[in-house]
Amino acid sequence: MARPTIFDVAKVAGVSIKTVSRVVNNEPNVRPSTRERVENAIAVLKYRPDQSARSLASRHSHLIGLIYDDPAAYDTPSGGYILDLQQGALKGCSTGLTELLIHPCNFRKKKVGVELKAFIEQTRPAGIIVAAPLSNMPKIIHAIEATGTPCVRLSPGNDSGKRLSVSTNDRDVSAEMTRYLAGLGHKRIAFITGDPDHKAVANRFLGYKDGLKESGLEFSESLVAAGDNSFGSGEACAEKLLKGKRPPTAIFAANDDMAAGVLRVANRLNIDVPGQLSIAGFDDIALARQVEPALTTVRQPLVQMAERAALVLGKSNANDKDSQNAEVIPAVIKIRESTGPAPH
Amino acid sequence: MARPTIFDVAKVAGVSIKTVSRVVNNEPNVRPSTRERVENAIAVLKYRPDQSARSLASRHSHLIGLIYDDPAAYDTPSGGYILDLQQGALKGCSTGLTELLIHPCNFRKKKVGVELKAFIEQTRPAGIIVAAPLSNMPKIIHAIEATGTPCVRLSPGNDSGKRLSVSTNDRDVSAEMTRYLAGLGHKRIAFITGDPDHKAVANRFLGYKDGLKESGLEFSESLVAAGDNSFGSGEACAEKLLKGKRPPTAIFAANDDMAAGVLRVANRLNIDVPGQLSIAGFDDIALARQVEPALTTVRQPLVQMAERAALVLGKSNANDKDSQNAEVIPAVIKIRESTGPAPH
DNA sequence: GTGAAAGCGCTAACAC
DNA sequence: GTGTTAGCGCTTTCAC
Repeated sequence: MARPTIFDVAKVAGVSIKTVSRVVNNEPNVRPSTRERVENAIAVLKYRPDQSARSLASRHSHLIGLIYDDPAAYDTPSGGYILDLQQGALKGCSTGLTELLIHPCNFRKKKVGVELKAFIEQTRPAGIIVAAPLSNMPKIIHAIEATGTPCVRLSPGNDSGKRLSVSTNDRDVSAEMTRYLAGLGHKRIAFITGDPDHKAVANRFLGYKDGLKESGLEFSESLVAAGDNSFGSGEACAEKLLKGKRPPTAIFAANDDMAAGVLRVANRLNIDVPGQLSIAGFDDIALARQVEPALTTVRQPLVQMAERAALVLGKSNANDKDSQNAEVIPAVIKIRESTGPAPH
Repeated sequence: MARPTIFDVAKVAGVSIKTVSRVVNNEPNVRPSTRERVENAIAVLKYRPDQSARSLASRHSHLIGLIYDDPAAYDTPSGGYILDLQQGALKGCSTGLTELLIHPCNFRKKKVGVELKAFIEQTRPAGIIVAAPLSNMPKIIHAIEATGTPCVRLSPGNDSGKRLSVSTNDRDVSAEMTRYLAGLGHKRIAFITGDPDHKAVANRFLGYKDGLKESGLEFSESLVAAGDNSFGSGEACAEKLLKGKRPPTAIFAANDDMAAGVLRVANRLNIDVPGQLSIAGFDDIALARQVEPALTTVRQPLVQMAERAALVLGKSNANDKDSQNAEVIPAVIKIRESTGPAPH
């Protein structure tokens, strides 16, 4: 009646517990016929290895920790980012037979490092996925590395050599978006920068500059406004940009929440979108499709990125050299209704 | 250099490991002076109990599993519900020294039960929090109960006696909202029902009927439309309701996503809100504050509900009789801009 | 290919 | 109040 253990399986299959262990862990050196006997016994007894025992003996669990900036610490605009992150990680976990532990953390606190270490040392996860912008913060990364736990960084902003990471081509695709806008005839293309703590987002600004240059357009500080990734900051920047003496005919925001803020302001100001003003965002969160007109944006492959990360960590050889260190999954431009030809 | 174990602490403190264990677990029968010595040793060595070892010996982990309907299985509108759920559970966990495992599951699948059992048996969580609508599905609840793991249901819809649950007063507060609308002079108040699988949501419909009766208004089938909790279904129901021969002057939707859908349709149809049409929702997700005009809605205390659940499970005595079985945390009406006096 | 024995770091049951 | 002794169910190491 009690839950079957590895001993019960061994007895039924007529082998030693070590052989059962080999079968369960897909290790080599088991004769196919033996393997089959063991698998039958497992099926008959409905045996499931106890993860606690496994973790204790092997010194790491089958848990993967997902760490991201705590939305409760500030005013969370849409949450789409986090949900995508989780969805991807969950997908990777289910393929890899691991479970997902979520651990938002507030990097603004002094003790984050200590708190993070406590989390990792107590749960001993098989690996950690760190989302941006935490992925580009030394104090976070160092705290994780101090525990010796494998870690994959998402969009760390710069490919610092040997650490594992999964990113998208923020800079290139931002340049592409800018060229697309220029191709529509826009001469005055503004940019709203995002959270300065977020390096990958900063790369989008660099891409914007690249795109301008490639399109033969001059960069001008007067066409740049500093946001912080929030809807509200998008509104504020839009007001500033649109009420200037020579307003832009297109605004490219470093993320969708801010782009949605711009749209809201345009509506309030009775500016036709995309007739008088084109608006482009970045991320393709659910909100981008819910506003009207739907936002032209860059589809960031966040779900796939997180999935890859979980998959890499799920393999026990996450520390090995075999896997590529810094993976890049390209983003794609989604043209919807908020962009159009420049007005005369 | 290796991580300190309970033996190291015992040696430094000059006591047995059992005493260290007592201190760590806040058990009684330790002299204050001894306790202090042990605590010092713990601090000096930076000792942290290994949860795997604890779990193995005590037969349950310090993990809490949060189970909810998989948003990836259908078109997720806002995600606000899930984020609130997680935020509350996380809050309860941090107080109780447990960590949160998330496990969305798709109840539409035949094998959910088996899959759920596998999840629980492998991770041996200290407790499970089941969100609605899974919390009112027998096959889900039975699968969990079969594992013997303590479980708190969120908004199960009916207080089925002895099981642990945390709910809100869906029915009463819906009646209150209906009375509020009637008090504004509305005679034709329509209702959009939600996901039929979701019992707590069904209670809102009952509350609507109660409110009608209490306000001396006649219930009419022609003023009811069947949605499924999604934004899109809200739009469809609104079209149906608004394009009828005698359209309502107020629409009360069983959740905010549908209410937002109604608002979208009203905008498209150039119907002034709240001048010509009042709209009320339920849940108070972030979206309710982001749309324009901001939605009058019912603030469901989801964060607190999930927090309570995690707290109850975090205490080892979750199975004891001492704690109240079915807790109710009342919801509150939030009047914003989408409701107003009935037109003539 | 397979197995025996020795832990992993803790809690539980009971002795003192 | 405190300590002793067995496990919990696995993986590891190493022998065969």
